[in-house]
Amino acid sequence: MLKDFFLNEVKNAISKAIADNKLGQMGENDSYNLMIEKPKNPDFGDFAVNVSSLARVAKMAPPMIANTIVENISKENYSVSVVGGFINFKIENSLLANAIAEIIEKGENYGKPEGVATEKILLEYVSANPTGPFHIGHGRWAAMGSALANLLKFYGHEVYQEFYINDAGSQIQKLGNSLKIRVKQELGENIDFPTDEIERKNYYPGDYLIPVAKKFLENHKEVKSAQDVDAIDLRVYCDFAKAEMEACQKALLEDFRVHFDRFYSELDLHNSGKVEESYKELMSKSMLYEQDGAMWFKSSEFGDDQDRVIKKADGSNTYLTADIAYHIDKLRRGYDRLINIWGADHHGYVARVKASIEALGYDPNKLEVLLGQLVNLVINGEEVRMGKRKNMVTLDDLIEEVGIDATRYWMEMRNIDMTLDFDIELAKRSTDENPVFYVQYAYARVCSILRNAISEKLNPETGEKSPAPMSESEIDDLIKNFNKNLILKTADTAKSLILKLEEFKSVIVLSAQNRTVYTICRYVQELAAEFHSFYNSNRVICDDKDLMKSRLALMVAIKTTLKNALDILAVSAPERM
RNA sequence: GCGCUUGUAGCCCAGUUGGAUAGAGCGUUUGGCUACGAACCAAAAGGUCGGGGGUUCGAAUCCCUCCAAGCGCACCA
Repeated sequence: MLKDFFLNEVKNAISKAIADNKLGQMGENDSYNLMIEKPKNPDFGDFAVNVSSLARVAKMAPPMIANTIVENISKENYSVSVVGGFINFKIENSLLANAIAEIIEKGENYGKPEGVATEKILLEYVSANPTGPFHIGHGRWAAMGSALANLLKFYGHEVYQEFYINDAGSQIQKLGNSLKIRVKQELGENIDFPTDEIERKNYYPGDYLIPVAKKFLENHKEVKSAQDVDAIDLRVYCDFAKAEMEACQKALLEDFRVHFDRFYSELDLHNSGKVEESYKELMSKSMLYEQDGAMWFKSSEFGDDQDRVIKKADGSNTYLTADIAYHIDKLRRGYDRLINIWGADHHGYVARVKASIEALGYDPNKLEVLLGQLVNLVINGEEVRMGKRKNMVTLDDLIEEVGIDATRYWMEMRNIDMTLDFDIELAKRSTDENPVFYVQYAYARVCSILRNAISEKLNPETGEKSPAPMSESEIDDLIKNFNKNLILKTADTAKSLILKLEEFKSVIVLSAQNRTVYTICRYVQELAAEFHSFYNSNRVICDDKDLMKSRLALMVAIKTTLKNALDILAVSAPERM
């Protein structure tokens, strides 16, 4: 990366200067922090390193330090100037040509860092109850989680994606009871969900169970009356509804380009004995005590603000008990790192799960929880509060309304700790207000140019055909036997565009390390903007054949980079729109 | 009351571990197609970085305090 390159040049120069005893009181063991950035004013240069931070240690004025460093710098392929405490680098076109050569050579692998430490990561996200359709909030975790998985894989990590199914609690009974009512309704029975608000909380009154009830009756032809319905064990309804809901959820996730390697059932976890096992382990480590008939986990000894019940007075487990077992199980499966995406409404859970990990002798820092703020829906400029099942807009509805690409992009483009206002009207619009189309348009435009370069042109007035500016084999040759010198022809006008292409590598590294997806969105928009700007002032297909080749190579590089970035976001890169 | 997150241009958001004149987009105003897709580009206007203290050569960024918004604070899942 060019950033790292210049940073290293400066670091080496500093070491040299220290060795020659020219950096005041600075010794080789003194630590320092250097920043490399893009100068706000392009006249200064292409990259800048601020050495002011050395002033305190060296006891020298920043400009003096900068000049001393510059004396020890090689200045090969670039020029240097000093302004105040800044060392400004102006790169020569050969470096730009190298950047394009790298993209063309690496293709779909362009942007993958080399020589970075990688881990075996288990990424858990969505993890919804199988009691109903996804709402738009789940959509945010699904889009973000899958994009993060793509990003981390691209970075080089080994990523395993998991969905924890909360299928063991009382909510499944609620689901079964609700289905029972729907089945009776299908049989013509005059019955409805309780109107009393408290009673009603024991049911899922959403109408999504109506088709499930129909299907249930198709599969159970023997059921003909309310008596028949009651004669069947509740368990049957629970299992049936659960299976249906899970199937719906899985289908939707696949459509939404979200792929889990495993759906981990909480029920299976209980049945495997692992929950009981970790309970006993906590017990044997004296991490539990009895109070008011319940068993408590001493989580406050590990940073939680209070102790937590782990076995209720009635002998049943709490949700936390299973969650502890689940996380221990993940660690035992041999992952270097566990990353969870949780809604901000679960933030209170982080401390207690980490406490349990530590109590059982594992490193709590292996668990990283990304807390995501919730999603508000905006319809006609009005914020619609989510939650409480009223006004619930399902993810299905949203996707149908605005499409997969736009839905994904809008879910991905915001920092996870910002509350997301999802404006349906805006996301649907294919105008300047919608960044998805802006980016996709850039891609389609690049593809269009590459198509035109090898198509014969029809003059609409004369009806005459003129031959294609380039042949397909010439384009192939351009890519396969790429000649760096070619790019020099266009380097001057395309400088900021090429630098933006080169930046992709740093964007990947930073985004992966910070676990941010929105930074990829920002990058892709910036790159699109650079391209559009270049497009408006430079013709790619032109009479000067070498210049045309040079710019076509640039187009290939843009196409490659945009595609690689969009693939991470799992947003489609259309060749035409 | 306690905890987590947020507060930056009319709107929506960036701002890397403290560093050059606080930046994009939308909206507004003005300009640009008989040339590769105008779903585009160029330019201008627009700021007390929620308020107030502090730390230092330097703060949107770190510390304290106050204000406002969202979300939590279960022997529910």
